[in-house]
Amino acid sequence: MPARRDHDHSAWADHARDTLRSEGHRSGGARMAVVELLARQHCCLTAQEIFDQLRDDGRGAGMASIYRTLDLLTRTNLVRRVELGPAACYEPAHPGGEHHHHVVCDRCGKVSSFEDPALEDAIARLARRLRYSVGEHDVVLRGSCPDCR
Amino acid sequence: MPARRDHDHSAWADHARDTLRSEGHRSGGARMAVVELLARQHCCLTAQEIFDQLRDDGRGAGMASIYRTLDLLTRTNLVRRVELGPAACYEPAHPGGEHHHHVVCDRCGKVSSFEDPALEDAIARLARRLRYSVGEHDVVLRGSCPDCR
DNA sequence: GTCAGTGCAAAGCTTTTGCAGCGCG
DNA sequence: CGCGCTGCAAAAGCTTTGCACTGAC
Repeated sequence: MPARRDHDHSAWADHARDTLRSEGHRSGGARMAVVELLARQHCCLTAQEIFDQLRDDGRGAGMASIYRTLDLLTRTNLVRRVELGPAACYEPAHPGGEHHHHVVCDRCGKVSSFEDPALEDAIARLARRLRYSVGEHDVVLRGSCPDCR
Repeated sequence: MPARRDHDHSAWADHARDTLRSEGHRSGGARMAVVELLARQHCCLTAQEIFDQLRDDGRGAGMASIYRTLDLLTRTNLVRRVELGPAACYEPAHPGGEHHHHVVCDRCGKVSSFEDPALEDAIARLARRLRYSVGEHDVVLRGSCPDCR
C-alpha cells in the first residue's frame, strides 16, 4: 500500500495547477517544483528557503523563476504573501476560508501559526465599520517562544 | 500669543529626548531632527520619506543617521516599526497604551490608521491562550480606500 | 513551430557598515 | 578634549528585470 498523501496538501497543489492551467499558464519545471514544495508546507517560507530546499531536493530552480512563480501565485490568490521582516514569506492560501496568522519569536526567530475565531470575528466587524473595502488582513504577534522565555 | 503646540506631539518629543538623555545618549542634530519630525506625524513614515522631508525642511540628514536613529528609537521602544511592504514604516510609540493599526489601499498605496478596542481585546485574550509571551502585535488590513473603490 | 517559461547576470531598492571628521557634554 | 554622532561611500541583503535559450503545447 503506497504512503497516503496528505489530502489538504495535494488538494491545494491540484487546485493551484488547475487554476494556473485554466488561466492559460504552462506547467514549467521550476513553477511546478515551487507549487509542490509549497503544497507540503505547514507554515510560510521565504524565497531563499524555497531555493535552498529545491536545490537540496535535486530540483534546483533559479531565484528569478522562484520569485516569478511566487508573484504569479500571489496575484492569482493561490498564495498568501506575509511580511514578517526583511524577507517576505509565502504560504498556500486555502480557498475554504481556513485562515491562520503568525507569532514570531524575537529571540530565535522561530515562526509559529495560530487560528482564532474570535480574532477573525473582531476583524470582520471592524472591516464592516471602516470605509475601506477590506480584502485581506494579516496579524503578526511578536514575543518569546516557550523555548526562549 | 504664540501658536499653541500640539500637546500629545510635543509630549512625545520631550519623552523621547528625556529617555535618550537618561540612557546616556547625546542630542546630535540629525537625531533631534528625526525625533522632531516623527513627533509631528499622525501616521507612519518610511526612512526615505523622513530623508526627503528633512531635506525639504532644510534640515537634511544622511540616510545612515536616519536609520541609526530609527534603530535606536525602536530598541528603546520610543518608536514602533511597522512592516507594511518592501520598506518598513516608523511611528512614535505612545506609552499610554494608545494603540492603532493600519489599512493600506492596494490601488493607491494610501495608508490610514484605525483603533478598535474589540480587536485589542481579542488579541489580549489570544495572547493569554498562546504559549508565547507576547510583547507586541501588528494588524494590517488591505483593500480599496473610499477614493479608489 | 511558437511563445511562455527558465536561468544567469546585471540592476534596483532598502538597509547596514566602515571610516574620517565634527561637535556635544 | 574625548568619545559619541554624523555624513559619505561602499557593501550587503532582498527582489526585479533583460536577454538568450529551452521546452510545453
